Amino acid sequence: MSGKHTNHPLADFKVGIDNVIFSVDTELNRLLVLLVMRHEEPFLGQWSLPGTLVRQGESLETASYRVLSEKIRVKNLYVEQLYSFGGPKRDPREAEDAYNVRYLSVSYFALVRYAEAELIADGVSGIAWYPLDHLPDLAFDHQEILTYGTMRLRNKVKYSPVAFDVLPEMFTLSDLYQLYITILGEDFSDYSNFRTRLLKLGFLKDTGIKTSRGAGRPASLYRFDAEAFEPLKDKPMVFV
Amino acid sequence: MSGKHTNHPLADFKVGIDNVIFSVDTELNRLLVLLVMRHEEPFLGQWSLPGTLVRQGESLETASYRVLSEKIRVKNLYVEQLYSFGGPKRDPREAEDAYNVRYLSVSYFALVRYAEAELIADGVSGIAWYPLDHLPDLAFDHQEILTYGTMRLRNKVKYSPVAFDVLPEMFTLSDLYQLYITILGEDFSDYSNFRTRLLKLGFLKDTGIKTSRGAGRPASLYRFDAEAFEPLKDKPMVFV
DNA sequence: GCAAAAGTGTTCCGACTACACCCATGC
DNA sequence: GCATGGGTGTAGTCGGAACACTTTTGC
Repeated sequence: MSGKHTNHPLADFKVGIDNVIFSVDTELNRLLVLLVMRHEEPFLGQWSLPGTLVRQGESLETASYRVLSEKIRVKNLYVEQLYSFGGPKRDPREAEDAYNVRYLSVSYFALVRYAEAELIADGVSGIAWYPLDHLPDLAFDHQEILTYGTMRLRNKVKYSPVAFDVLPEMFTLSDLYQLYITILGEDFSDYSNFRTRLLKLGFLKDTGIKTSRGAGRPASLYRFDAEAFEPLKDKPMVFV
Repeated sequence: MSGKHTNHPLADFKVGIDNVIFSVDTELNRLLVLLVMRHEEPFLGQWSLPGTLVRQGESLETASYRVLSEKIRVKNLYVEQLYSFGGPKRDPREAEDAYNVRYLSVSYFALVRYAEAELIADGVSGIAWYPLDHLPDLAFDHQEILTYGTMRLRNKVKYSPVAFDVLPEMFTLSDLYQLYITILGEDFSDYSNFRTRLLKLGFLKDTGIKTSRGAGRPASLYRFDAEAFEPLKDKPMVFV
């Protein structure tokens, strides 16, 4: 950001943040993203990622958290910055705006637990979990942002224990297996090898509690043991 | 980026881009980053990452490329977006500025070949490669950005063939090995295993040309074969 | 010849694959 | 009983780690 004195005028920006908030419905094995209905122009009445414009004195992270907490109440939460989209013409307000202001969006990637995430319905506002394979048309370039977020999710899930931020606190090993299938698609390790590998890593604690879902032998509920994971944190690790 | 009508005033931004441009001196086995001397306030006379403010109608990528091409002439080039830093108080101009403008920096990560990169000395302007382990004080929060870039470099180098964007077009296998050592530190695979693994992957072509550097048996020069790598592109791969 | 650097080969062992098989439940 | 899903075991194979050894140069 040096910037020589030139006669090229600088662009003026408003900065927005957009959250790509993922969750998983363990019952139906569906990957979900949180969308909100827009109540103003542009794109009035269209679905979009929950976002906001950054206020004076507010950091990007704070802004991201502000929208998120306006929309849902969560107990656990994983957040990281995703990508910045800032090309000209990405927001129709640019054209309308007399001052020729640009709009840059810093996107954030978040994971929450479906069962624990309580949507805040503040009156009329549309807000809903949408399965990734049945999305409506999205406002702005939010489809692109979402695509980028999905890529990140698929990558993260392979090498870091983020799966446990979307699963309920206690889960069966087939819940975990199904989760990987819903995120990554059918073809990776078979169940019994997946199972053995994950257990050998040593950070899944068997609670002893059994759960029965219809027919079949009841499954043990496991819990992610953060302390046991701690020493492995920086080691490369493959969950797939 | 929805944004209800509130009485919270929005922040106005200038957007800058900052490039973290890495290279490697194969002779001396040093990891280098490109720095430029600032010729204006703030931080006049201090070293900083080469950056600029985004102009009207200009995309982020274009701005990033603009500064880069003002500073060096390169043949090859690897670029990707790194991270966005946009908190309040990260730029002293904020305080001085009557309009209370914020400065957000989108950083870009780039790799170039040292031998082929020709620095453009436009008169007085200080510009230099600095070894990562002998850095001067940097302007703004550029130290933080650089640290983030270094992290990215270390990660990328393990899983993607970016090493060949910093090495000369033809290189010996110990050049490659040394490169990994300078980037990652001493302790990974031993040379002979590293060698066998890399060759087995099949995208390193022996040119047949031998090169002798002082004592010892002359080494074969290899070349990265992009076509042979193509089919492996999306497969997970470990270079360490 | 000797040191230095490049390059090859070999042995060992752990991990991953692909199964076959056993267990506990609902109906 | 049998279907259904959970859970265990094993034999074969592949690949990495460690290290000994050979080759070709400079001096």
